[in-house]
Amino acid sequence: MSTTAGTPAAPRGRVGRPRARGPVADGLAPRDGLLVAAAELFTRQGYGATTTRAIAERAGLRQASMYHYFAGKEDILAALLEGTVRPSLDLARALVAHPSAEAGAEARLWALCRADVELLCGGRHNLGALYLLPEVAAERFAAFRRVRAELKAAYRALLAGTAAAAALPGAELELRADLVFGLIEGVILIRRQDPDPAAPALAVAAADGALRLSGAPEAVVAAAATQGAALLGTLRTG
Amino acid sequence: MSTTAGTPAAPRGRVGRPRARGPVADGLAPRDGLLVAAAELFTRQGYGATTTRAIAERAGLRQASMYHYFAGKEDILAALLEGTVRPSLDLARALVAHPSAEAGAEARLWALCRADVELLCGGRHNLGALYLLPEVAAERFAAFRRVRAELKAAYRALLAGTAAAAALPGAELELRADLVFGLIEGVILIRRQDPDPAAPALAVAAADGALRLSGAPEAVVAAAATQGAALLGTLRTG
DNA sequence: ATTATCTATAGATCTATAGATAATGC
DNA sequence: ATTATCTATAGATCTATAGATAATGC
Repeated sequence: MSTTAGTPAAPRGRVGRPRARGPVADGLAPRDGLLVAAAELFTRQGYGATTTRAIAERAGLRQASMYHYFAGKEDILAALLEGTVRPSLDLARALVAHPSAEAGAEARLWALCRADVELLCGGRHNLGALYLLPEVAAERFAAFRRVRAELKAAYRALLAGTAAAAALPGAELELRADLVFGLIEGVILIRRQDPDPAAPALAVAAADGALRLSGAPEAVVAAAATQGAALLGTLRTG
Repeated sequence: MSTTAGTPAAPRGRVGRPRARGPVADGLAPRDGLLVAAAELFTRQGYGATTTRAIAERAGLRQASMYHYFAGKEDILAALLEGTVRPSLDLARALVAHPSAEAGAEARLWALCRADVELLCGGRHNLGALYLLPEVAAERFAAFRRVRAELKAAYRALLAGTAAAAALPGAELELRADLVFGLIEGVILIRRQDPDPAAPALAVAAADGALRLSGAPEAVVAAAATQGAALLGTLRTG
């Protein structure tokens, strides 16, 4: 890339004292390596059971070096949570505000469900499972929980626009929105126990399921799936 | 389960050195008090973040006294897990084996879902949330996970007997069973964030939802709800 | 000079054991 | 004598800071 004149075979050097364990293969920036390591450990062993030493060591660093990048364990979890909920919320907002007469609420709800499951379960480390850690209830993560509540509101808004739910009384609608949101979170748990089902297939099945759960008859589910998939395509390219 | 028989106006004396903090009001046996305290703390703060001191103190004991009843924190979690999954599994077996021509697979699936949600969310402390702790993946709790897998198999068996699922290919059936099971687990999470929805109403809504998710049309959902509720009544009295 | 890392460690836990103590039971 | 609890504490952590060190950059 930056082939300045002079020594063409630059000694491949990195600033700073070399690592005791040698450089890491995966080529991640140190900060990203710490995030990946922490995500893996938090979701598999739990937050409290994961030590700063375990995180750092897995990222190829010594324990104390972690503090060059994060002020502590809590900051790592906060960064992970923030980074994972943001894309979901952006998409949800785009779908709720979408000025499309051609895509009904059913298709948009389908699209949100599928995209959300893909984002949450798609990565190597099932990042969505972070949302389910009990520790996230702590005061420190209130900001994240607020963003997450906004996401849930988007689910509710889309659901309210569907033909099957339009006739429901308010309390019943709320309950059904809880169930749909709960299904998506439940899917994250499926993936935790058994990483077997490929994420894309699971995402489509979950989106179909969300529509059924919302009360849509089979014909509507099929139509929403077709339109929803198309909608996702246009949103991603546009 | 302390015996309440014997002399009704006994001198109110208890064997053993008195507690430093005085006797507890809630009348639970010490072991049960520890279990209740641990359940509350594990589900709210997480397992790793909960110290033996916090558990004991909340139960009205000093930290070291906990070891009179449990060999350690892990044993407490094991006891809680075992105690909560057992009733669900007993009911599931009864429903799968039920020799009833009058109650179809749909009604039995509905009954299982409703009873499961009631058991998991019904108590004061949302015990079901214990299942979702990442720490449960540890080797120590393999026995519990096996029992839980059996419960999931019961869900799958009932689902396979429904009219909507009977025509599905095997992989598709498996995926749908995952979703139904995931919905029930997701409901536990709903309750964690917001203990607002009354457990009975939530249980009925979740059971209805599970039927919709399984592909049943509205008329079948309604029939299954009626028959399923009746079935639960007979199983509980008989 | 700047940077990324290291080593070493103080201070704060937390767990689990040892042994004392204050009740009742016989 | 038995029981349930207590106090005290050793040993094993774990977190976060201080200060040294080994690279590159200029």
